Amino acid sequence: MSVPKLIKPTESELEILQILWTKGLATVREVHEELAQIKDVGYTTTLKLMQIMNEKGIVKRDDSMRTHVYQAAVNKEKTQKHLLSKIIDNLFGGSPTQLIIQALGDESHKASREELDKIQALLDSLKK
Amino acid sequence: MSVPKLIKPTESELEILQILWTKGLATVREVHEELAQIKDVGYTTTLKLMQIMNEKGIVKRDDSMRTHVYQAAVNKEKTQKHLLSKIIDNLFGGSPTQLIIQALGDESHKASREELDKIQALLDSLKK
DNA sequence: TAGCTAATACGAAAATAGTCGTATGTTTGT
DNA sequence: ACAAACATACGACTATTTTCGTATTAGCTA
Repeated sequence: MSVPKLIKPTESELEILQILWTKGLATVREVHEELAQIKDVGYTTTLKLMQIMNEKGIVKRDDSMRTHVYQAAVNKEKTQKHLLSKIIDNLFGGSPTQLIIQALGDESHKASREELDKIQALLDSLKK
Repeated sequence: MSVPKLIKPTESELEILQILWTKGLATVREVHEELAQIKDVGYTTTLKLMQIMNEKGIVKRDDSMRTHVYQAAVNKEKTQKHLLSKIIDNLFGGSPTQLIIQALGDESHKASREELDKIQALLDSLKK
């Protein structure tokens, strides 16, 4: 059985993945325009990145048209889970609780009441 | 006012920081021996890394002895918070709740009952 | 004190990431 | 039909991170 290959997107790749996860399908141009709003980068840089991601299998593309259409080839939740797991080991010595506590206390990313309720619900179900 | 410098340790540096945060004070040899248990790496590599970290101000060292003694120069919680904040943006589109939900559901890092209670307590205080 | 072990310093290679210029070809509007 | 705009391919340059070999010096021990 082949292990489902552990992808480890770089930071730039993650930025692109975020956009693709939201948009579903997108051209390089579309991705780049989103990206340009948060960072100063040239079009061909975005293009190259997405080509590399394609080679790595992180994204898929339909190149039957002149303007290629890309989509994420890795599952959002799986990728988050996988990277998070690394971070728990790497930054929190293996303790997810420490991570959660820090995240709850993050001043620049406050959770709304509804979100707190969502977490509460999950917590309740885990307690059983 | 000077901004409290945003350090961004690399992965390898983080591994070393973990060890220093636990040990408090340690020589290169000690750090290297811990490190060697989880990865295959040469002594001088560890040494070099720690020298670079010293230059960057991530660690401090006492070199009054022939064998230098190192310690972390960055606060554990601050560093965790800072990096976590980046990850929330980078991987979870700015939503700490999503991160927490994923962390709670992580199969390879299960939280114990006591830990769940700890999270619950924090959650309660945030709800007020 | 001669020689082995242990420690640091340093340079530089190797690996990885990110950046962009230029070439080339396609489409489109006038 | 031709120029401008747009798209991809590709190579190369830069920067950062990781790795380690070699040199040098200090201390210990037989």
